Amino acid sequence: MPLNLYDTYARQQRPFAPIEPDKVRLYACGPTVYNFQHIGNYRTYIFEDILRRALEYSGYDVYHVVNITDVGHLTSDADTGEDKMEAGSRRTGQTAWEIAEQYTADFQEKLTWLNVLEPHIWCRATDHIQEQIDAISTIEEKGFAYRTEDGVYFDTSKLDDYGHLARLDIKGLQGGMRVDLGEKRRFTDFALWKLSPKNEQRQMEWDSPWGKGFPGWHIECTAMSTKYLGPRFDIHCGGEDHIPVHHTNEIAQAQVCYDTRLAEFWLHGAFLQLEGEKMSKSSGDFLRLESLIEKGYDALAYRFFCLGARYRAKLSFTWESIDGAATALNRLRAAAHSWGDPGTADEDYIAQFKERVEDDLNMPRVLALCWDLAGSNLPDDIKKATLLHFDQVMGLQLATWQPKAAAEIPAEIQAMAEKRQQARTDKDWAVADQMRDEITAAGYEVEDTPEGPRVSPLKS
RNA sequence: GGCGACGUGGCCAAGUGGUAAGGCAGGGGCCUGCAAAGCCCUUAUCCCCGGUUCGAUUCCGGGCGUCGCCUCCA
Repeated sequence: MPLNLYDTYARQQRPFAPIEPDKVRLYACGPTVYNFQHIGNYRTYIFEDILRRALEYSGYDVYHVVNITDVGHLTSDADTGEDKMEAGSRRTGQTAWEIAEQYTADFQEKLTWLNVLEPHIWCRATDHIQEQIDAISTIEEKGFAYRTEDGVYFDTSKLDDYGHLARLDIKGLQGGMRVDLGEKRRFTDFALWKLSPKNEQRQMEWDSPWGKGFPGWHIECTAMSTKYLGPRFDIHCGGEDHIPVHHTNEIAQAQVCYDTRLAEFWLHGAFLQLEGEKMSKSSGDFLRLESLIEKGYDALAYRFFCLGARYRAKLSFTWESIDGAATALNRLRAAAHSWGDPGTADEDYIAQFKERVEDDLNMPRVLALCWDLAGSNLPDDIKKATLLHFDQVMGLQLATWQPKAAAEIPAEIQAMAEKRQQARTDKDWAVADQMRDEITAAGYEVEDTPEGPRVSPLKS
C-alpha cells in the first residue's frame, strides 16, 4: 500500500507517488530569524520530520531543503510597517547580520534537541539574491510585474487561477481588507522587490535592475526551491498559515517562471494552540523550548506530545497535557529499556504500523500501537525490536535511552541511601523512613527495586 | 464584514452510518515492612435542536460556542 498524504492543493488525501522513481524532493519553509522560535513553530518542524522519516521508511531517497529567511521583511506590504531585522537590530544593538546568525544557530540547535533530522540543504535568502533577481526579471519580462514608487509588484490579476491553493474568495477578502493598498493595483498583489527608502541606509540592501533594495518575502522560496529541486518537485510543506498568502504567492511566481505549480503535494501542519489560543511570536509573549526544559521536561517529551495529535488537527497545549506526555514517554522508555537487547521485529505489528503511517501519518494510532505492543505477551526481545522499528519514524531515540546513572547522584545522598538500606536490613523502619524523608527533602527519591534501592533526582 | 476549521470523559486526543482507540490524571485491587515502580480492573447519553435512515457521535439544515485566516507569522 502506498503512503497516503493530504494534499492541500487537491483538498484531499491521495496516494503519494514521486515524480522520479524512488526519489523524493522535499522543500520545507523555514523560519524568519529575527527572534527565537516558539514551541508552536517547532510543532511544524516535528511534523515535517515525521513526514521525512515516513518517506525514508517507505524506501524513498529523500532530498530535503529548508530555507532560512534572514532578509528583513516589512510587517506590512503597504510599506507602513517596520522591518523585523532592523527593528531587532535597534532593540539589541547587534547588526541585522548578527541577529540572523544568532537565531539561525539557536534554531538549528533546538532541532537537534528534538531529534529532527538535518536537511541536506540549508539555504539562506541573503545567499541567493541573484537567483531572486533573476526570477523577478523573468516575471517582469513576461508581463506579470509592475513598478511603483517603492518597488516591483506581482500583478495577480493576470493569473486566472490566482489563489486556488487557498480557494481564495478575492471579492470577499477585499471587503475585510485591513491594510492600505498604497500603489498596489490589487490588494492581493505582492512585492517582488522593495526599494530602500530614499534617505535611509539599510543594513541589508543590494543593487538590482530596479535600484538598491531587497527582495520580497515570497520570491526567495520560489527561487531557492527551484534552484535545488528543480521547477517541479514532489512535496512542499510548511505551517497552515502559509496557505493563503505565502504559498499562494510562491505558486503564482512559479506559474509565471516555470509554468508549474511548483510542487505535486502541498502539506500543511496545523497550529499549536496555547491554552486555547494561537501562540503569537510578534506579540512578544510566547513559550520557548527552553521554558519547557527549565521546568524539567525534556525536548523529546515535547516531540512525544506532538505525536499525540494528527498533524492536520490543531493541538491544545496545556501543562496537564505536556505533563501526561512526559510521564507516558518515560514509561515507554523504561519499558523499552527493561526489554533488553532487540531480537526480530514482529511482522504482524509491523504491518499494522505501516498501515497507520500510510494513513496520512497517523501518529496517534502509532502511539496506541506502542501501548498495545507493550501490553502484549510477545517475548521481550521481539517487543524491543518491534518498538525500535516503529521508532524509525517516531524518532524518540528509544534505542539509546538510559535511566539516570547512579554516578550522577551526590556522594552524600548515596550515603544517606546506604544508611537507609542498613536500617531496612535491621528492620528499623522508623530510621529507614526518616532517611527517605531526608533524601526526598534533598531533592531525590529512593525506590526499592528487585535489584536493590535506586536513587534518582526528584521529578521537577 | 468575508472565508475556513473545529466542538468526543477531569486534561490531551483517535475513530466510525450499527451504541466510542490510546495516553495522562482519578478510583479499586495485587505486590511492598511502608512506599515507589510494575501489573490487573474501573469511569463518555460523542455541544444543543430538527431532518434523512431500520439505525447518526459519524450525513444534511439551524442554533450556540471556540479558534484560525483576511497584517508579519509554523
